[in-house]
Amino acid sequence: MTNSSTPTVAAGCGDLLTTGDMARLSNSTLRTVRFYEQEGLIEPERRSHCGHRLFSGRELMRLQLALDLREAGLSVQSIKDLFRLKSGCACPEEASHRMSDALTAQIDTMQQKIAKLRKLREELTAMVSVLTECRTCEEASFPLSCEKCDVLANPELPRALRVLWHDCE
Amino acid sequence: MTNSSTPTVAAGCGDLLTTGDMARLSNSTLRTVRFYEQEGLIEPERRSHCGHRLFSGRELMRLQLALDLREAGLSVQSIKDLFRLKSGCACPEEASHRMSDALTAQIDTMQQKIAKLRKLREELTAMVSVLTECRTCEEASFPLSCEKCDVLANPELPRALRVLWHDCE
DNA sequence: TTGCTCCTCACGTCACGTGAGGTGGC
DNA sequence: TTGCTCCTCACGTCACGTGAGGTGGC
Repeated sequence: MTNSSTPTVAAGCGDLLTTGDMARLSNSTLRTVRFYEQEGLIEPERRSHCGHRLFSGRELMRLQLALDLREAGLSVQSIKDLFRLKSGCACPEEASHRMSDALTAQIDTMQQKIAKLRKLREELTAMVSVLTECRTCEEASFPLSCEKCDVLANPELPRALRVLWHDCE
Repeated sequence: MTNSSTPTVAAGCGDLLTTGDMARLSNSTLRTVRFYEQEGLIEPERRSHCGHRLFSGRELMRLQLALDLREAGLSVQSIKDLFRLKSGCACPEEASHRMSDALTAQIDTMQQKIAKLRKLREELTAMVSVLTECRTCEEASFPLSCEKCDVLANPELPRALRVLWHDCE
């Protein structure tokens, strides 16, 4: 009943997770788990008698959030800063304000990323739709003849099409 | 009337753009323009008499699309592949099919990226909203007391909050 | 004994960043 | 002469990837 997504709990280690478990459950790699530990983003609760790292479930959550933030574009350093922000504050007011500010800035950055991605996705989608017209093209002097083709004569063509289709060296 | 976003057309170079113009107009850097040229993504039309690269407007479009695709997560190699896809095809049918397939795959990947970003953005937004309740907290033993706080007792709390707020070493 | 998972170096890679030292036109 | 923009090496950086060689439990 054991498959690749089932943590192989080391004998006598309770509910602790090995580096391999952490990698599998976070969909990352052994190297990344070790790198994030080295950077101080996660920390094993202890080592097994033969030197294997053993992590708590809490560290898995930290790893998963760190990976999500990395994918969203944050550097390891700024993730470290976020992870340590609260403990660097003297009182709840300061902590909640600084954390809210940091998060709001990230939310804004992510919003801009989403907008850019959506725009590029729309551009590529528009290009695919124009390309369907090229499927029945019988122009013998392809690809050089595209320059003169009336399908591509529209001045409103998406930029991606102009670059990836119009131009031919 | 010349400002940093106005291309400084080199004397006697017609409408050609310098490396600096390319960097400014694409919001990138001199290094990136040179790197993309070295990788074959763009090519100067010629060099000026003193060795300066001179690019056409078409190369600026290529650079801008390449940068947008990089931001969307494509490697320089796969952007090269996209840029060369058409000229590697024998007929319009093959080219349009292969290009559509490649673009559709990228659109799909981008869609997944957008979904992940939206999800993380929602999580951070939810965390900010819970944090407003912490602004009036008067708990003297902060941050250790958070573990027992009823604001954080809700088992449905966003993961980011559990990691960035609950935990304190 | 074999296979599996883990370990520690340590060098490689990708996409640039960042000087160092030099050139050419206003 | 000074300031600006460009040039070519060439080493640095960030976030890992990828072996090399070794250990320990079924």
